[in-house]
Amino acid sequence: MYHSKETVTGPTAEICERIWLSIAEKRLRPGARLKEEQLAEIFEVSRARVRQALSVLESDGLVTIVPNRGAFVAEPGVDEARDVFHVRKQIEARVVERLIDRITDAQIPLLQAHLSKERQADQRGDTSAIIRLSGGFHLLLAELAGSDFLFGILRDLISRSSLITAMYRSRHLHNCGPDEHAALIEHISARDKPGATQIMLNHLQHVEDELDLTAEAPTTRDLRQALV
Amino acid sequence: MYHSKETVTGPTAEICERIWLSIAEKRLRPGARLKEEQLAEIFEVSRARVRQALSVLESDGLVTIVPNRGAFVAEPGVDEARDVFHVRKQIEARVVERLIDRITDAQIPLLQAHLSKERQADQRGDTSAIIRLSGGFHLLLAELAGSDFLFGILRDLISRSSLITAMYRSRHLHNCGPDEHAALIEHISARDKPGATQIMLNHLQHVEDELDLTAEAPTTRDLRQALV
DNA sequence: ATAGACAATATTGTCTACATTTTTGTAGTC
DNA sequence: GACTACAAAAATGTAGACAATATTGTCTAT
Repeated sequence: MYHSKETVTGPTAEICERIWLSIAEKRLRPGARLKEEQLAEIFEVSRARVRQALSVLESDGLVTIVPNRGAFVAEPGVDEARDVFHVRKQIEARVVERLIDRITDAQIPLLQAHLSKERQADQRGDTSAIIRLSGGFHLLLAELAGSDFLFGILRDLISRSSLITAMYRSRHLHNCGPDEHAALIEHISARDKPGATQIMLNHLQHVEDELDLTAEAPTTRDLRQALV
Repeated sequence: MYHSKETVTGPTAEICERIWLSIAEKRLRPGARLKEEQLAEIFEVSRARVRQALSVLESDGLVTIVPNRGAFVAEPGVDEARDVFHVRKQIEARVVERLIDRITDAQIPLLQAHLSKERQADQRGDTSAIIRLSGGFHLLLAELAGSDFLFGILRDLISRSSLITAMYRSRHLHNCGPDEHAALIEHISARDKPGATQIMLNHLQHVEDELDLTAEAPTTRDLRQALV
């Protein structure tokens, strides 16, 4: 599923965005039930639109829909979490390689501008903005790499990463340190392909290392599996 | 969207399947309009279900939905076509590497069984089955590679590849020769990672080479772009 | 007292009717 | 005669109502 480069506009996307933010900021816990009528009332839209939004979020891996039961915030297991980070390293490595092949000098300031926004949000302590901008940096790299398809894949990967981070992070958030982004920009500007790739891989490894993926069985709705 | 490993069941999926087949077999041309009411009448289902199916097909990149205008069979441009094949080579190379790391001897017969089905369909001249099984082989590799995420990506890539093939193929179809699949199984069985990867890349290159991607502007609905 | 069956409630799934938007056809005017 | 403005028709978007299903609570029989 992979969506086009532009973010889908319209009221459906707004619902998705708000639910996504609530999940990323941990106001909605994994496993939380998402009643359609309740959401329709909160967002002041029809149930049909809520169903549409939930369907999109399901394809993004953020919610799980059980037929005749309803929608729940997804609870990615440790296996899925490792899978996501494994694939993400491979994808982002390709993004960096392709980006260095294609980026022009005129585009470098775009990266720096984004970075400064990240630093400002960091100083303000604006959690919501930090989360959005951290992912946005990686998406910007993919966009400049010039492959709509890689962009779509990364969009999906980042959504899932956010949920996984919200679910498994052990300490403070430090979602994506701006410092590592700065170092990445340096090497990209210098067209240092091996160096930039290595920094990206280290960066993603750091994010993963802050998670507690020690086979701790996540809370599940399947009580049989949880209690027996 | 990346869907779970199992194909979505239910009546919606059936609609998707039939539309997809019509596209893959060239009975629906790229750019063809898909009126909701018409589809509802043909499949003898409600319009709501048709809308749902079209929404899924859009996220798979097979149809384009223009707000307040309707749904059309997608018309991937040459740039998008090249992008899909470029990414597909990278993804499938990773799939093969990972598969060789994980596959057990007990799983090899699964590949051979699939191959024999392909050969049977080939002898029967069953176009519909050939198209489905050719893609299915690549999906089977991804499934055995053990990454749900890579599987989902490949599912999307193969859908789009089918549409691109239907749109741009110049000569006979030869969608995915079973012979190259056979050679691939050989090298996978022998755990020859570089060899298998190379065969996969050559295989995909052959498929791409049969297309006519010579900047021939595809028919577009945007007349302004087509005529000015 | 407990286990099983039955009924009540709540939630999702589906369909049909209505509103909005776009397109096409027509008439009027310059 | 051609262009513009308006009106009618068709298709999509939206909302509300109804049906199917699962869960929860209660009652009865053992």
